[in-house]
Amino acid sequence: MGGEPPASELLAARRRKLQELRAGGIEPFPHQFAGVEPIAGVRAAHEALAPGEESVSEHRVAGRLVARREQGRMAFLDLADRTGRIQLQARVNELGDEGLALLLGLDLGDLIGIDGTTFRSRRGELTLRIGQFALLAKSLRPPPEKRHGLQDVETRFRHREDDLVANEQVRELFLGRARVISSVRRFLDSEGFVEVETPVLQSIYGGAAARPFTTHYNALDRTFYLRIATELYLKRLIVGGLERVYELGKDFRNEGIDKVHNPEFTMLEAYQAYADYLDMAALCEHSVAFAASESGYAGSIDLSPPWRRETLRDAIHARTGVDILRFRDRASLAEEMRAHEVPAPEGDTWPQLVDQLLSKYVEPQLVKPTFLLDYPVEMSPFAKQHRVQPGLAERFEAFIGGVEIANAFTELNDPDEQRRRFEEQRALAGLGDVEAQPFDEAFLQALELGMPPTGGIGVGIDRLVMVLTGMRSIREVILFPAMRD
RNA sequence: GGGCCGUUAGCUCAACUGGUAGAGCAGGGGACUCUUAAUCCCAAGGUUGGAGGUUCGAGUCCUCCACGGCCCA
Repeated sequence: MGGEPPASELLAARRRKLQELRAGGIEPFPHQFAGVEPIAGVRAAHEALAPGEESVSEHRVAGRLVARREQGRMAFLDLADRTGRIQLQARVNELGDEGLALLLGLDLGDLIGIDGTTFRSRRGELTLRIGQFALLAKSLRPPPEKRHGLQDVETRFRHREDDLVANEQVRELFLGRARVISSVRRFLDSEGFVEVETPVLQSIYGGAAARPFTTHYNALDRTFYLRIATELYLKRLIVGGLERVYELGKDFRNEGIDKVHNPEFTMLEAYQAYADYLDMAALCEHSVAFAASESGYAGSIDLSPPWRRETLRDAIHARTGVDILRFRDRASLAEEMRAHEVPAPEGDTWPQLVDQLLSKYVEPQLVKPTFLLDYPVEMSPFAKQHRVQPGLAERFEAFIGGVEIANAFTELNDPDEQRRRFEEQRALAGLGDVEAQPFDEAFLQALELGMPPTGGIGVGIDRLVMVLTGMRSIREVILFPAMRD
């Protein structure tokens, strides 16, 4: 046990103070401090107080000591909690020589509790005059620089606690993320959806085109997978009669890290019986608009419904001149792409070429919220065929700010057709497609029991938070993003 | 995977073509009872990411490695 030896005089000074406090009979890590009021509440209660005016109202606050301006036998300090900052005034009049010395001997970063009386300083700053104070926890490491905060990106992500302490806007961002998630839940709950939980550890994975993480289940001596989607289990619950379900949780995809990908990420999937993909589009735009208003969205992109709707075919044709529906095989599409000076990699399959057209020439331009409708059925193994357009599936993806945030379809509920799709996937896997869908017999049996017509949607919550907070990297909106060790 | 950039005090950053590593903030000592980037005085703080190499001499040049960022595939 025992900590590492102090590595610097800064750490040594804090350790020394810790010992001095204990020697003086002060417990540096007490158990509790009851009756604390949020700083924002204290501020709100005294908005009307005029500069120089004293109040008689007493408040108990607690938080981290973040600044100190000593002025002889009086000092101003700043205290920060989750809701904000407030200035404290320490005077020998209230605290006595000993109390003042003890208070000023505390370090920036120490957690303290304060009982005090509010007044507004002559310069207009709401201030709590300290009547009594208590050390609530000693800080043994120095905080970052007060003006610039913590800037180093690597440290910010690896030690997010430092980031949260030092950078108020980061704290705000993650409080905003929490509001987004709770408002999405509230929206779905109010629409009659039931929140459910399905397995993360699975003996076969499925529901998305992605490679899984594998793990070993010792008791069964078998390879298991971390889920890449919740799709198949949630549809089994629709078969089971739950009618409207959603799950909001982590998916895991064994892929690289970039501005819009983290190997574990937060996904919302929702399924609604008797609905189709257009119903899910309405659900999508209304839930996002609700989350935006509930989370204090202040961005420049207008998110209010209805969002723009465009077919995938038209979107690609308008931007590249390539009509994907006129060239339904790999060779002819590649030739047509090259005729329009669009690169068509040799190894790519037909769906991969379409995806190339979409992600490179269309997606970045979809800044205003847009639904791209009606994807080729080859790209959508769980979506139902389009009711009028042969070869297409009733599927959309939603884009905001050039980023894909949602994917939805009218769910395929014909078990025999689903079996054929799985067989196609098995053939693709045989050709070396590492993202092809594993054959899921249990899921097929569920469909055979009978699934109502159903609309389903997946929303990438991290990306939605990016859009709502204006962050350009997914790592900025994930508390502890994946890092190399 | 490729290219470029970065890694210097606890934090934020300096250091011209190679010549014994500096500042601000924080920390230590002192002064100051309305400051808020408080102010003033004093002293201190470094294995320059790691390992090699070139050189009389490397934070600086070369090689490799690690981690991060940006761009590309």
